[in-house]
Amino acid sequence: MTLKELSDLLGLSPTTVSRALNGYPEVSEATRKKVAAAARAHGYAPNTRARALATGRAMAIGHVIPISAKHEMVNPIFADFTAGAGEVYSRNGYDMLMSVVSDDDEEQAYRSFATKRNVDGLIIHAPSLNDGRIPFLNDLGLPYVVHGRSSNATAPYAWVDVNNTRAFQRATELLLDLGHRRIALLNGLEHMDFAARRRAGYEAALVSRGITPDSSLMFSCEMTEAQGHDLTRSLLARPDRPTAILVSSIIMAIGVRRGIEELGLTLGRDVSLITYDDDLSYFRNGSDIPVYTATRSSVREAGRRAAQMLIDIINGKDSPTELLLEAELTLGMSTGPARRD
Amino acid sequence: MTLKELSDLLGLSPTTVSRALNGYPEVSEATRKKVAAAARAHGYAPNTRARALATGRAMAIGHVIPISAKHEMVNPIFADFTAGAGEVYSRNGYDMLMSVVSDDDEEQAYRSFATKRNVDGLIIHAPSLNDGRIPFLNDLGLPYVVHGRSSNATAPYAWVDVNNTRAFQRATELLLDLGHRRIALLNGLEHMDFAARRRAGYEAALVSRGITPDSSLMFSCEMTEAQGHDLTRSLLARPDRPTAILVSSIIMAIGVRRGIEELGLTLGRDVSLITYDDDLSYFRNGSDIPVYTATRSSVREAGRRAAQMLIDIINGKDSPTELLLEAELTLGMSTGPARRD
DNA sequence: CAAATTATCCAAAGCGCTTTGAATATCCCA
DNA sequence: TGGGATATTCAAAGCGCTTTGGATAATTTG
Repeated sequence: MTLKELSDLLGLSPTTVSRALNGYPEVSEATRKKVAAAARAHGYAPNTRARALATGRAMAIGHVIPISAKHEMVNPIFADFTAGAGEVYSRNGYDMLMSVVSDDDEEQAYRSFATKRNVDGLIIHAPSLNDGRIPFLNDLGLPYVVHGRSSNATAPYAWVDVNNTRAFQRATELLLDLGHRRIALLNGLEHMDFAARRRAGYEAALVSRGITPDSSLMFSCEMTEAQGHDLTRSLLARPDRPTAILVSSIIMAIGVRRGIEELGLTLGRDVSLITYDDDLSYFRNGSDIPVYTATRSSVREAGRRAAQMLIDIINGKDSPTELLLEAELTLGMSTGPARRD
Repeated sequence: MTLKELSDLLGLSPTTVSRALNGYPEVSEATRKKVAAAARAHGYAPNTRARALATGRAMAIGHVIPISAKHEMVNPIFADFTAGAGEVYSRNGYDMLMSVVSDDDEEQAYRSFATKRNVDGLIIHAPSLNDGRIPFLNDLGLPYVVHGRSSNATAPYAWVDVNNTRAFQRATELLLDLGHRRIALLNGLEHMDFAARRRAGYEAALVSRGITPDSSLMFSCEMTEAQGHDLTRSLLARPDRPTAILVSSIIMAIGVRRGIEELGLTLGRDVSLITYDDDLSYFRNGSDIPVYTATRSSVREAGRRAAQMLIDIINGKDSPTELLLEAELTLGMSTGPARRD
């Protein structure tokens, strides 16, 4: 069913029908009702492509999901971020266009979004410290919001981020308060902005208590379960092994737990653990008492906020374009006082 | 840059430029080269919306991601399935359109895809035993491929599925061979087709060895870590506790492990565990020796196959429209002989 | 009651592309 | 050298919608 067919059916011009459907004032209430009823009866909905062409607005937002070419891995937080963003999109009549690309040709994907004009804006994931996408997109002139920040960016850009520094500073302080002195850090890849900020928070807390950060206790890697396990095993095999471990992802924390328990040690008693928790829907951190002591911030909520911010930008609202969310520190079963050996 | 602008620049008609770019034969090799060079130089790419309108093809595939309204949860396998499908899409010039909807208004989402004409086909996720979407989509006349099957469907439909029955039958047989007699099943929600098939495999194996399935050992629930943990705790507290557990998801298996170890028991020695493993990228089952004995099938590969099948259908190829993948049974550290008490 | 508003509707242009049908240029062979 | 093929190019229509600029009918006003 096309507009033309519907208007013929009603004995009206396409103009009038279109205006009636889109709520323009220059159409009588009577005909508006008639049109609406007919549209519903025949299940008419305007062809998105035609409408987009006519209005110049695609009514779609692009997400580029980079797949680490080396590790063939999808970041597990995408699912939840996407779910949050998707809620907001559908509430506002936007579609979500996903492009899955190897991280080598990511820039190409953005360029293609821009030149093919099939989205009105973009969400940028996983920014690095020095992210080339920001100047690139500023040139491109397509609105975008970054999920995270890029510390070395010179030009301004819109972002939604968690206060990673503060979160890891507080977590480290808690461990210090519990008497821990040798605290390992299992972080994400170094060049990622969030990882750098988390490390900064961790180091700041140590330094403020007069402890010199020990680089042999800091690791940065892909945040998988296996990595968490393997690193924990090698850490705990050392004579000067740490008494506490700070981890950047709950997935990794699961591996850490496995490593600890394989050695017959008990989490929270023999070794303490604090993890960053994105509040993933399929991995809720305990139903009653949290399994892990964690700094938690819902990545789904971040998705909602980023989506809303982007839509506001597209619509020319001048609402704030920077949003810093705080993570909450929740006490679980994985922390306890440092044991004297 | 539009086609018109580019053709003016070259002193050619839009017709010729369009044909040159799209590889039609009625254009000389010389001009084709010139056109291609100019297009590249000016970064020209055809406007997707205009092209879609002209050709009647959206060059996009729709995925509807239902969010369990009750549990607010996104199925973690979507990320990997999507990654696999996305690879195939971009290789074939298709975009991926995602719609995140509460599972209440899922049908509305499909209808809207169909009437707005912004996709050429759909992928259907997580079919139930008696899935209303199949007859509905058959009426709608939009090509689709189901990821999974729907046992009670009467009309034919295209699908890609894993042999869930066989996988669970083999897993159960392995446990029986190891001497286990009381084997618990932690399954997905009952009305899901995959869960029903897995249970059928489990029961068939038991029956073939003369064991009557014990319904007090079978559970069906959302497959979260917390559920795995809680059910395991209550199972192991029983006097007639099972010696082995069969689990439908690796996420859940992690919870099972946690439950087992909290009780001071050892996985593979005191309690055996076999899990279904979707080979999620961030949750690879062990780098060298698998942590869990598992029936494994890559959901990312399923995504690739489903995407390819759908594209073939859209293009009118009459390749097979039913694909049954086999899961492989890999031995890990989580199984061992049943212990005599 | 004529003139000026106002309310309601419509014809037609245009968004940027593909594609049909036709025109022109080039070639081959008798 | 002329006529039929063949190769190359183009003008124009059309995809389904929105929107500009009128037209017409209904209403108000002096």
